[in-house]
Amino acid sequence: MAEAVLFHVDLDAFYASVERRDDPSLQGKAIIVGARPGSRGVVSSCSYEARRFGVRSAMPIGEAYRRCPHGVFLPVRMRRYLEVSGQVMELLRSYAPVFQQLSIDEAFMDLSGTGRLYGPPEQLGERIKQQVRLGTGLTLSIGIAPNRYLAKLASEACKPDGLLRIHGGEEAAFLEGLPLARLWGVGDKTRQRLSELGIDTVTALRGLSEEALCGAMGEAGGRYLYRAARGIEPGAFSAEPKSRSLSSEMTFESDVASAKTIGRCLLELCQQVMYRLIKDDLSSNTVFLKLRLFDFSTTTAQKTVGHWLASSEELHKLVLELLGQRWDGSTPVRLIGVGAANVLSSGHPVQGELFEDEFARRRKVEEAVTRLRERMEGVRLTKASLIHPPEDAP
DNA sequence: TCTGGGGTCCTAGGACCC
DNA sequence: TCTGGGGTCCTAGGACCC
Repeated sequence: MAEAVLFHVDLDAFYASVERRDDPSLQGKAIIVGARPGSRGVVSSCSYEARRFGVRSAMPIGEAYRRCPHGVFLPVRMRRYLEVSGQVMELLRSYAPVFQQLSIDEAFMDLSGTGRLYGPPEQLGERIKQQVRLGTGLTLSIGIAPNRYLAKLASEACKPDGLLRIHGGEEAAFLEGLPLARLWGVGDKTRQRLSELGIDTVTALRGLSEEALCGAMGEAGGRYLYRAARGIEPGAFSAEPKSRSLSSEMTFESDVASAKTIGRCLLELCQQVMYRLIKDDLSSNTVFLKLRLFDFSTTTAQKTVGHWLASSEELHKLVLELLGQRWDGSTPVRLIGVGAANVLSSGHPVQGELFEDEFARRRKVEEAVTRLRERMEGVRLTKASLIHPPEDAP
């Protein structure tokens, strides 16, 4: 059987590259997309010019400013990035019978058996890169390998604007040279834990039996690492998630201890969550609250009810109950979040407490609000309690 | 340095049922 | 009387990724 051919395609410094393409005067500059300097927030994306000064994604924005004060700091324009991403993904999809988008800026393409149609994979890769460059002005990196996991590592290794193919049989040689942290799925904690076991390289990791790894890292973790170290697809990219969840959260500019302010912001988050459920025709019977306190300690609480959640008021009521269980009313709060878990597409029968027409009635009201919001884009449509100025406002 | 926002998956304990 | 084995669901926390 012919070797499987998987592409992992990854747009380089995506948000920053879109900004540069939309404003050519940014060419050659250190672009840093993310939170406003001086605020609580992080870098979402930065150009390679900025990386030379040590700026990285997820770095606190203040730290990025210290390292690169002459950088161009820009806010995130998610709508624009989604638009450009859509153009690129559409092009990629047209080549691949089996296509899996992983995130806004990366995707897998299964091109096994397309040699006769497209020629050698490396040639096809170059053609795709050129087409994307001409069509959108963006560069991307492509990893080609016999499975998705290796393809992902390959694109990572050849960034930016690269192309790298790993053939079957070359797995060991490729992995040999990689630092442990480059393995997808190995983060800080796992690296530390392995280091305590005397494991600091992929080669050393390969010296451990599957049993030993499972004993040290747990059943699933051990099996994962055993395979990852050998370039065997460890099952890292499931095609369909087991369950879905959806959430909205916000970090306060400075910590808040006012129950009134927190309650009002929670209502707004509940509205956002309910809006998204309805817009995508989804149902959920589980609500969760997330709290991060002044000291960055984080706690969550959740509750499952016997019916589908039908309105943002109901969501808000449940969330306030959870808040009562988790917050003493005076500890300063840094972040609050609200979410729905056990999310399914609607059309499932309504169960339990609420009569069907009562559920339908409430849902109709929410749907009307949703439609209004969509029509009046940019207009703030919100509950009266959110419009009044907060009593504790300056 | 002082840590966003949106997700998925795993673990472990307890409740409950057969 | 003192104890099984499994399965499923729920909950809280944590690791990891983009």
